[in-house]
Amino acid sequence: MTDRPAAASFDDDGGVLGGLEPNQVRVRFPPSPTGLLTVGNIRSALFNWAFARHYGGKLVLRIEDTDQSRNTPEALQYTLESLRWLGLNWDEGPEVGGEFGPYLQSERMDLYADVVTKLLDAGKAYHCYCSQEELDQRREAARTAGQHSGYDGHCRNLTEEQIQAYVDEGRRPVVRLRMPDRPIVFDDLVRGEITFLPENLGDYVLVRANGYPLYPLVNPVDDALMEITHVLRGEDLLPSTPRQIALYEALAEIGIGNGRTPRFGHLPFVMGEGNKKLSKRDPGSGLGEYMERGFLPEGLLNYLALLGWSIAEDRDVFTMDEMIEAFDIRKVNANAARFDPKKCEAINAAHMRLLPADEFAQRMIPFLAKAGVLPVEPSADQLAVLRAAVPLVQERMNTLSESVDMLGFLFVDEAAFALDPDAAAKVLTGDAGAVLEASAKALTDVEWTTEAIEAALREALIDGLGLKPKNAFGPVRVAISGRRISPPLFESLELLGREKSLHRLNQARAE
RNA sequence: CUUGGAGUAGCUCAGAGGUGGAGCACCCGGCUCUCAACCGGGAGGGCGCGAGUUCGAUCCUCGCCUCCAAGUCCA
Repeated sequence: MTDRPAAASFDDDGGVLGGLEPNQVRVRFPPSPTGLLTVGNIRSALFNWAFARHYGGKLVLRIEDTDQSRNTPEALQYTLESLRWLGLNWDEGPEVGGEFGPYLQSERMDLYADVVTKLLDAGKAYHCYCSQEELDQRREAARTAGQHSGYDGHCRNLTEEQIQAYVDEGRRPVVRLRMPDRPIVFDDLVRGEITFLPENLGDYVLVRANGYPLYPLVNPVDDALMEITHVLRGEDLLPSTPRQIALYEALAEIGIGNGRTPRFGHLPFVMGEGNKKLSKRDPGSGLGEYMERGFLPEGLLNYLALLGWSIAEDRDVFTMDEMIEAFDIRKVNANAARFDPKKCEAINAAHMRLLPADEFAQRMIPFLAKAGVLPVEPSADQLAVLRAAVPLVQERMNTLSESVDMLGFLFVDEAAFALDPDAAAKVLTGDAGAVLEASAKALTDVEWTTEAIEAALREALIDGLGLKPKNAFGPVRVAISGRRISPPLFESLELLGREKSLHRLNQARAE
């Protein structure tokens, strides 16, 4: 993971910065460690990261683990590892530190309690004694009457006596924010001006009756305390933005944070199959699958960047450095984006071809090792073969895991070598035996170079047996690689070596 | 139901008031020892629907439809 250059020009920030210096930009990525990172999460992280790097600002990683029942330490660790694998480095947060810590919300409970007390004292928030049943009833009534079903303000202005009566009943109150009685308007960085009318903004709960602080409280409080300047997040949070802005304003009035409301930008949804928001449980949504299949981080990120953004009209393959340079939140499309596995793979394939040969070889090793084709630390000879094979396969693979099928035959023991039954059934038929026999004979004494091998086989099979190239080389390919699809044949033979090649030709004849 | 968001080729995205574009995917051809890569060609939408403004609208206005999200003591 390397730091990217903060190369960018700010000639025209189009008001995105809102008067800040570029390097004052502070954005955050706030995952809750409830499980695997999804491609949707990663897209959000990527856009925040690109935004911060573009301006030379800071990316804060904050862990939203207030709901302990859903968190696990493993999930947190997994989240951090995933971000590292992707190369989305953070400037402040777990394992990195920073002056606005702690960065785990579970370690900030005292702060929240303090804020709530101040909000209550200042009259910005109040206790609500309504029971769940009462709320449900009134909400249902409002809904059937065709009205907004938010909180109706029942406990907004209770008298001392009423409060005492509730307390005497043994009721435990929640804390609600007193929403202002005026429209809340904000200029979304992706969608432009958005207005919410007060009648649709009920006072919402900040703290549960059991004293537990909720997301609508802790998220804005931390953003304020951490002096976040821009909030880029999923569109699903758009409806809650006016409430956060109201909280922000209340915090500013009681002197919490720097008094500055961040700018918001709501990123389009990432949809899965059938136009539904991609959920954690959908196949193809978890990062783990992409890691296992051998996607390159740069390939995955490149594709994810395309979900709502484009670097140029006629271009879709680019590096992260290029993205940083070009990223402009105002150019993010507001339409929901559909995750297309095919295009994701195609973009990844393009990055595969961009890799320097040595690095390509290095990146294949873990996959070959996992499949038992190579040891975790290959020998010098094995490495040499692997490197020599790179030019043969680099253009034929879309993901690193394909290296197992593509190159396995070069490394596997003769005892463990086996023909793909389907390939054998289709290709090793009829006069294949004669082809293999003639091939073995032709290769027995030939100089062991690609050119000489090719010449010898052409002479023996095309000229000698009068076969079409396809029928001549097909059986040889299956015999030595075990598959119908392999790297180029003559190069493969050279890499395999004479001894193994002859052995496999003879073995195949016997079958 | 209420509020908010969105509706341009199969998918992702551009586009500008004046006869709709790219990439991926797809099809065909070339190259070739297979599969790719690469090169060349092709098919595919009239811009959700209906009005209005305009000489002219996919782009402006209004209404509608559809999809998505939010609404809760989840995040």
